[in-house]
Amino acid sequence: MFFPSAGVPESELGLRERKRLATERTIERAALDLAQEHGYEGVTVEMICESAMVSPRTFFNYFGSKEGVFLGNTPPRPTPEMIDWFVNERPSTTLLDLVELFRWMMSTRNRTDPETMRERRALIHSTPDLAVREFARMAEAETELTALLQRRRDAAGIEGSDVFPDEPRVVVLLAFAIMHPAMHRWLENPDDASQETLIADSLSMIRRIIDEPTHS
Amino acid sequence: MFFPSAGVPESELGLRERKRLATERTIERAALDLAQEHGYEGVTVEMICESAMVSPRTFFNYFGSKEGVFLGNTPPRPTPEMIDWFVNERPSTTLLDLVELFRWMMSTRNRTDPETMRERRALIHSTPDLAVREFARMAEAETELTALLQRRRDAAGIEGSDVFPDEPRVVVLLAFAIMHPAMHRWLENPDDASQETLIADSLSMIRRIIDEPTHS
DNA sequence: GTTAATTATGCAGAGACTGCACGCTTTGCG
DNA sequence: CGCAAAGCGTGCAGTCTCTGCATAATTAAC
Repeated sequence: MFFPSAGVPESELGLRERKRLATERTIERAALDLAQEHGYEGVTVEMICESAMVSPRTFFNYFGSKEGVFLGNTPPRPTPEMIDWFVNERPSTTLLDLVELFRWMMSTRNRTDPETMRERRALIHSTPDLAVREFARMAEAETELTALLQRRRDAAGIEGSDVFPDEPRVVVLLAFAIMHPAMHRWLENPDDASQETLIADSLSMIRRIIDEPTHS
Repeated sequence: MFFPSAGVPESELGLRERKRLATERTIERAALDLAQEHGYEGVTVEMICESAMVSPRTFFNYFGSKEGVFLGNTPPRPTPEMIDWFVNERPSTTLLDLVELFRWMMSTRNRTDPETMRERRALIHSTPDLAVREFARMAEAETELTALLQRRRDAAGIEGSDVFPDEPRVVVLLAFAIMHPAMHRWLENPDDASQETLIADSLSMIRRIIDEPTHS
């Protein structure tokens, strides 16, 4: 299974697009630098704009909110073809497919360079306010995937749908639980092991936890 | 296992406390009514205050933020005794204890009457902005519980701590996945079955999903 | 009844964010 | 090249959430 990772090379972009990318990155850098110095709360949009030499209005045109510049632009939504593939072409064995889809949505985030990404993650995780927002984004993705699973289930005409009406959501939560340690370790040590291995480890760990003896 | 469910009966409260509760409820009602009419975005704090006949400053003294009045006050944190009990007195079998603790934190929310609670839930779920915040609260609870588990593990001196450094978080995610369908069904139909049964059902469903054949 | 703690309120102001209008740059096309 | 259309950057005015501070009123405690 292969999902494409991104679009047009930057070199063959129009002048307009290139300028846009440049100011976007300038603003991001200014924001990140200032936040590392003063903390998230200690930075105002005005400060960022002064440092990046753009007007506040322009800032909001680019990022929509103060948090936006720190969280990065929203991860790509699954394409219609992928949705179709996922809903119609697969057997009803859901969990690992979902993990796969999830992984794609998380990894193809954006075209920011790795160093900036790392700084950003550090900032987010050390700022409760931002961490909460990051989580909210995860929740959005979660909701979206839940809807997708529901559609697949409807398409396949699974029998017990009325007995376990919220099975899709649980599957998503589980997929998330599986992804979490794998992604975590992978971010810390990209060459440590293949993602497949990490996921397999994670899965066996979860099996062990679930099968733990249940002391009355 | 038994956790106390609430505090002092309202009748034997000082005048000051009773007044405070009264205005709190007045503001809540005003907010809820206005939001049902105009939607969350369509309501300003000023409108709520006018309707409840308090000053905006008082509103923020009570709820701290506009969302606060719609989400309800934060669920009670676990008491120090409970934390101690959880960290030190229990064997290392974690999952079901955690579910129990989780259930307590969710159920003892507040002393608002059920009808208001229902309206509030409806509003939250039909307002993306509020739904996100609700999720954020869950995330906070999750973080807190993760830290608790970590402490328990340190106290017990579990061996494989460095092999599975983020097992605590995964356990919390799993507990959450277990709680989710149970809580959902329980909110819809409180007398349908005991919470224990619901949780057992949920657990078996999760086992089934995890043990699903993994096609290639 | 006097003193101390709580509470309600007004006020001033910071800071995030939006709609609108205007001028400049890039683009596409003949 | 020249010209029109589209897109972009900007200033401005204004709304709204939220905070610190000072002050007056209320309740509690002795």
